[in-house]
Amino acid sequence: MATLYDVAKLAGVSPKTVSRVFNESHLVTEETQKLVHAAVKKLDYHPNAIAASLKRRRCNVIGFVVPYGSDFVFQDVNMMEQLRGAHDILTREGYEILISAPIRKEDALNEISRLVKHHNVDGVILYPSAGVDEIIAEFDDKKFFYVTLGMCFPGQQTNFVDISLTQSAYQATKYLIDTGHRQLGLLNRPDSFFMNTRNDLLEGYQTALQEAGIDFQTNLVYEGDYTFESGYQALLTLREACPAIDGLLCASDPMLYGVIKAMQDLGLTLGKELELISVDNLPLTRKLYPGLKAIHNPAYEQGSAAGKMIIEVLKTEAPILGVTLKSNYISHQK
Amino acid sequence: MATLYDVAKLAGVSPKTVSRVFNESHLVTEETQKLVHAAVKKLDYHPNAIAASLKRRRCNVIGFVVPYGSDFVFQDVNMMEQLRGAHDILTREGYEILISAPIRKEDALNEISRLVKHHNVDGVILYPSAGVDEIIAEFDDKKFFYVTLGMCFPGQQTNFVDISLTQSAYQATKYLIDTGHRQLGLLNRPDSFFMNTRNDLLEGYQTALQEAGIDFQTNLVYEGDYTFESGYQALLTLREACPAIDGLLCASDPMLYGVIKAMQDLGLTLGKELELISVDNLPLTRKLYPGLKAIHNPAYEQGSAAGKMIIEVLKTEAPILGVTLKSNYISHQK
DNA sequence: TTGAAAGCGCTAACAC
DNA sequence: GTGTTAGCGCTTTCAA
Repeated sequence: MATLYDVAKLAGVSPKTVSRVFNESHLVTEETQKLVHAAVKKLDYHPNAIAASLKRRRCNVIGFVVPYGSDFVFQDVNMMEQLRGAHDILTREGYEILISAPIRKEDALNEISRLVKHHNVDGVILYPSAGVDEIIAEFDDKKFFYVTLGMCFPGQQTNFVDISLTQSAYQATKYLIDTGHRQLGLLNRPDSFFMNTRNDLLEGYQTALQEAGIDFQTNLVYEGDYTFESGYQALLTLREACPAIDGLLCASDPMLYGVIKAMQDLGLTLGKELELISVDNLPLTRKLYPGLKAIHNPAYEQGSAAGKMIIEVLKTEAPILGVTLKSNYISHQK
Repeated sequence: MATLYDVAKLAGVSPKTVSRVFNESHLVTEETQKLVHAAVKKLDYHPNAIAASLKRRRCNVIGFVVPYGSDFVFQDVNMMEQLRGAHDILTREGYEILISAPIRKEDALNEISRLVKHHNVDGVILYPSAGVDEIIAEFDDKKFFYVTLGMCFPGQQTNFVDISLTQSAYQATKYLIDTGHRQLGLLNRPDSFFMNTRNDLLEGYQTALQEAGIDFQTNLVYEGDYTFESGYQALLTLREACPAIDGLLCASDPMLYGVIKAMQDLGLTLGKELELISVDNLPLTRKLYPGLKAIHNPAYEQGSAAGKMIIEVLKTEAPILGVTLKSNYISHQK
């Protein structure tokens, strides 16, 4: 493997000049550059990123860390969308992405610390989960760099990109009410899942109900766990609590599929006995159920915003004010 | 940031001893280890992976490279399963995973070379795609390390993990025939998609037909492109070519969903006018259509086999004989 | 615009 | 079982 020195020797310039050609080429005359490039080509030289990292104290790698165990991560379409958003931005800006999803959820926090402290990454994009607030505290303390995909604790001010569903939930609920539905259920995400205490779906749902003079019933809210199975169970439970249920907001599409399966098994027709609203709007859902109303969860945008934010954090080496994106209520045309 | 030297000084030992405690602790007496660990703790020392990589000439990072553009990659459930399989093995063995999916497909080959040549990774797990064979030739030449997820060219002998569907396709087709179906379609994957020239699905399908004395009809084979849309179109086309079609093998579940949507739109009932077989067996499919027969595509196993193989390749620094896994035909109980 | 020297933090090779 | 020395390949002073 040719090194910088080999190139310098062959080109008849100093090592530093070769380095400049790769990193600050504007400081080198075109002539010298040509000389260097010729030598580079002849020797098939490629700069060693590791050596540069050691000296620069930056390795241009961002960790994408999901503290939920690998079986969960790689099957969650939303997470993949966030990853894709982050990936596209980071790649464009010259960063590599290292993914880390501990096999056992319990190892998650150690994993994150390890990655950062060992300088495998310059910073991390982090999923909210139990215990992440402690990590963050340590990071702030030691000047490690991070951005979280959502607020990790009440009052977090900086370095997060969150999504608020409140307004869309309001619109979606209002739509159901306006189209004559009165027994409206909410298949919510688990309260504890994302550590923020806000419960934005519930908020929008309640506001719309209140506005329409419909009483809020606790037993029309079911807390799912994002899975198909919990969606299936949700409908059974909700129908038991309120047989006349005629509308349902589903906080995730896998749960929505579970609900639809339960409907099939119960002989219910989508849009007839029961109207559903997807709070995910995954491509597959759009294709399988083109008529379905949905709240679009801007996961890709969240990921790319987080990517931009971590780059900015690395640049300024200072915290950055958090951002909350809004989801969109969409009523499909087709 | 404390360094090895700081620890050594505080512990009253040599730097090398500290290094040994982290890398070859069996060569250090317990007493000395305790001394070192105390100093490590006091200084909150963490080894710098970058510095170690520079010296060792190995960075313990494997690239997972998918030359198809990021929009494709992160939405393909099978690919995610392969990634998960690779991830679990590599993480366990102390490797990090760097994912690389060029935003534009055209940049793919350059990306791969860059990663490897710049020493950002020790080796790559690589998706077959047009042009990968050239990369491989260069890698073999320059002693770069790789494993491919499937054969990349006819006659590839080493460093691949492929999956053969032939036998399962035979079994699935035979099942359809045995249960009275006679007009059997094949919704195949694109011939060019994976560069191997084998067409294993077709092979198994044809063998079963032949055995049953059923004539093979070219117009009962449709070449899809893995998408929902091509599945939808496939059924329309196949029904036009052969209105009495009563069985169909679908090479991917997204295509299967498209077929099912088309069936709904045509008023056909699954299992009545038309029996389907999934050649993917994704979790969601199992849940949505529990009765469906399927060929299980062992994507997770393929990924983990590739993970093991690249580790082995790095260890021996030599090519390793390729492996072909078998898919399984399963008839669900439920 | 270019160059010389020092050193990032670690480990391999070799001594003891 | 432990220590010394040199150097991985680059970039950062600082000087010319």
